Amino acid sequence: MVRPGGRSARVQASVHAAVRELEAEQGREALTVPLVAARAGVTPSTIYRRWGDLQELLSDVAVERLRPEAPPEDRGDLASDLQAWAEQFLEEMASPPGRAYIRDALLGDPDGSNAGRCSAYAAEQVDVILARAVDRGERAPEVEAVMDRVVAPLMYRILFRPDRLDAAFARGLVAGLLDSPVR
Amino acid sequence: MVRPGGRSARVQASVHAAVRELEAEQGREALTVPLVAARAGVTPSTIYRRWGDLQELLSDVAVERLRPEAPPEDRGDLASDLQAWAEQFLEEMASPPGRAYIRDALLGDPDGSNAGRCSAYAAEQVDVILARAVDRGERAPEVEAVMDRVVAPLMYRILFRPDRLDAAFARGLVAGLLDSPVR
DNA sequence: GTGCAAAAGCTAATGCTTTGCTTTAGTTGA
DNA sequence: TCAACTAAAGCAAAGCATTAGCTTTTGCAC
Repeated sequence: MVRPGGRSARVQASVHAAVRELEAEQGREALTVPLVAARAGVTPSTIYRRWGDLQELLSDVAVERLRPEAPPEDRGDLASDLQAWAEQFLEEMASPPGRAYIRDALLGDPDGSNAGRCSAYAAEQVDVILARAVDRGERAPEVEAVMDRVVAPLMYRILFRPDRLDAAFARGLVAGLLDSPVR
Repeated sequence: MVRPGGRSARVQASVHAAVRELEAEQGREALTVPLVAARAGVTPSTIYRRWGDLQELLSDVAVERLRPEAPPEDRGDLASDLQAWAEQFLEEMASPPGRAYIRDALLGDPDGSNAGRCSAYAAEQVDVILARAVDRGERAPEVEAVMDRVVAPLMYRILFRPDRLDAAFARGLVAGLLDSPVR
């Protein structure tokens, strides 16, 4: 039986908060389950039972931090919207903390559900941009096309080839997609 | 000072072998540093000092296993070569063991060098295919284009969206790239 | 308000990890 | 070839994360 309210929710909130605080204060490396438990006012066994281990807990917290806080900015046309979004996405994800969150999210994720959530966040944002373009009467590519041609190359490089990544590369991906005759 | 030969090399080899044997015998989850050390005929502190922790050791071993063993098959033309390679790449990487190796390689990789090596392996294979095509007089895209339009989308889905991945998707990516007027 | 069950607390035992010191063995130069 | 030097491995004890069994709390349903 799932118990979303009451003590369970309080414990979850205080543990997440403890992770964020300690991460900010002492850095990612210093985190341990007993340390987080002490800050959260909880016994370590509670964390082990609910999350399994430190990695799964960090994965949960990382996914929360990767959730976009606002819909993408409306700049008036599809190309501008997509380019601005791609640049911002790259900037956030390629930054040292962004990279750490992505790694953590993938890391403690036995069934892939957290990774799926990250991908869904990006798809949602893209979908908003594309829907706006369609409302304006613009021709717009499919969400999947944007995922394959913009999001995937950015994420691949962030994970596998940390060097030579800049805003121009993101713009080029968007331009390449929008220039394709077959959208 | 680096000492590539002698005892260091023997220890490295026997530790790697121990990881592979135990992984096959008892499964990935059962691995611990003391267990690997015992099998390798080494003290645990040796492993901790050389690799830091279990994850970094597994990352090293995983990269070895992701190294391609043979150059890609020559089927006579670029489209066939690339499609066959993409399908095989997907099959290997998306399989449960393949996914485990990718995760391990990314996971215990503080500086990103192991991830870079994985990416370089794929780029090398692609490069062989493209060079063969050029030799035949075919027009061929740049390696970077193949990485962005074929490898990246495959890897992105393997990592972030494990469902809905099949050979047809890989073929579609290759076809989409080769159909592009601007290569 | 009573009963049930999920989740948290507590505690002791286990064993992974770290660390300081010693020993082994590969490398260099006479 | 031998001796000095030093990187790397062995050893052992201390520290601490993790697990597991049991008890207690607390949310939920009747």
